[in-house]
Amino acid sequence: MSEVRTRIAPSPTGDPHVGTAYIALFNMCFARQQGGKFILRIEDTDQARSTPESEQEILDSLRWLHLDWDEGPDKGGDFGPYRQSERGEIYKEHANKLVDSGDAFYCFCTQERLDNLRKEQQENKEQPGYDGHCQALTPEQVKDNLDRNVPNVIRMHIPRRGSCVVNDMLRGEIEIDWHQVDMQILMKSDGMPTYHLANVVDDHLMGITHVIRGEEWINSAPKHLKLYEYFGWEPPVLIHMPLLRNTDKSKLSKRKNPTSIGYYKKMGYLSEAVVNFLGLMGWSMPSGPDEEGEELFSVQDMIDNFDIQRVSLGGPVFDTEKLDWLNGRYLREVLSDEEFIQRFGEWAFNPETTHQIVPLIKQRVERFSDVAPLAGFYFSGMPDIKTTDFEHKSLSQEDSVKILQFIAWAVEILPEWHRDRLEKLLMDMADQMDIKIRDFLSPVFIAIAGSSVSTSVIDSIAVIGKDITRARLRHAIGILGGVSKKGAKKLESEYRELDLK
RNA sequence: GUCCCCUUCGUCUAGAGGCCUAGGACACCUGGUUUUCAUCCAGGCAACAGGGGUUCGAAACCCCUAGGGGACGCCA
Repeated sequence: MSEVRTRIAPSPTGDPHVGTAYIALFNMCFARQQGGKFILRIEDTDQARSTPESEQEILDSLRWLHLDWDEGPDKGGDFGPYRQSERGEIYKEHANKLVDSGDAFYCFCTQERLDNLRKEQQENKEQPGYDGHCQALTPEQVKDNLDRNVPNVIRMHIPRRGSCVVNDMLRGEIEIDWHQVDMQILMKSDGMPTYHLANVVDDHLMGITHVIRGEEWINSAPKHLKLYEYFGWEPPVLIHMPLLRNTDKSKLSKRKNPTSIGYYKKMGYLSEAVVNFLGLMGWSMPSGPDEEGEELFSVQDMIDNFDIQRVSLGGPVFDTEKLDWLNGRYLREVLSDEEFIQRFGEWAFNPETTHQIVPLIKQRVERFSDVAPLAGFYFSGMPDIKTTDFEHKSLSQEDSVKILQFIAWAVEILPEWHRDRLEKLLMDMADQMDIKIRDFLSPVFIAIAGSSVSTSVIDSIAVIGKDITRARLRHAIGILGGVSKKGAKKLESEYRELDLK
């Protein structure tokens, strides 16, 4: 059999996610253990949501974790380009091939018609899906529409009867009825392919032999297998990993958990510990005859002992308590004093943040000994705060929660993380909530700096960054008793009333 | 709602029909070491979702039920 090739295919539409790193780790271990190659491909076919910044951050994060790839947009390879937005012609060509062979068809249905159709189907409790309307079009009608530049998409044909057997290396045979599968859009009206087409075409063209991905893809596997069949290609081996979970067992989400890799870096975790912890999710070192498998292991150890069959299928809860313990072991058992000094220095005193912090504290100190108390919160985890710290002459506890929650939401969609942008946002918000900025910022000081005596809170937010800001706001809201489900609804509608720019 | 996946201590997991009186780790509790604390060491608490089969024998294999999760987009 030819060389094993696996890939990680992140979509640059947000913060680098630990789930991406998780899947990357298993792809990398499998490839390395098999003596194969591990490829990075950027799936940026969603033009509305993909950003170059996000791509950069994802690459940086994966690099930080040493999940190194052999081919990718940054280092090239024989199967490029490795960014889907640069492969437009390839997809077009392949989609056309399917149209010509009769395995796909043009669809001219409007968004409105599809929305109504879906609504109707849901009301009638039918399986939502395309009704095949445009399949009935004659070649002449299609040509006519095309000539008149009617907006269109290309959809794949799906058998109406029978079922598809998906063979998963870990789960065995999974049978899914074809009538559960929609006539998937392959090419969007903007000329870009959907995930399903791009993924299949690229995996084939890039020689991917094993697709290791999240469990959420099981249900669309029939579409993918059908595409391989239409093209006359041999499908890769499919392996669906369990999904990382929140404490309540739902799919890991940033609303309930810090999911950004950047958060763990900024909180002062070692990349080795983070990767090690990820390796403990659904996998374990084999035990010897008289000893249990060691839980502290390097990526190389993991590769040396890797066996994909050892993956357990129950969705692991991403509970960082064990990560804390593991990180502590790395710090005190694995790192020498010299290494500790170096690694700590790199973390705390990198020129970028130091240059931002010094001007803020310089004007407020009289001795160097004043620096640590004043700047400590920049480097700390969550501030040690109590409900009473938020007591304020004109703000109730509910007001404080509201302010913090609104900021948390607003900050989420901020296009750029810059002090002036933040300032404008907070000023705007205070103004619209009809609260004096001075009062408005009071709970923010406590949440971010742990004290009302501190450097400018807006500058502080700018320095500590989105990940830590988000975490501290969440932490403070938690201290204040949190937001109930009902309360959240009310807050959300109030929040939507605000006109924030 | 329909389909699919999953199910061992609170959490991460070991377990490939007899080695299971179910093992380890985190967390928690107790004790020891330490001027304190942390570390470290010793000990403790704590689970096979339920019910039916198959078998001499089931945590493991099969079926049903329940619970959890996921998917049902011109998102990936």
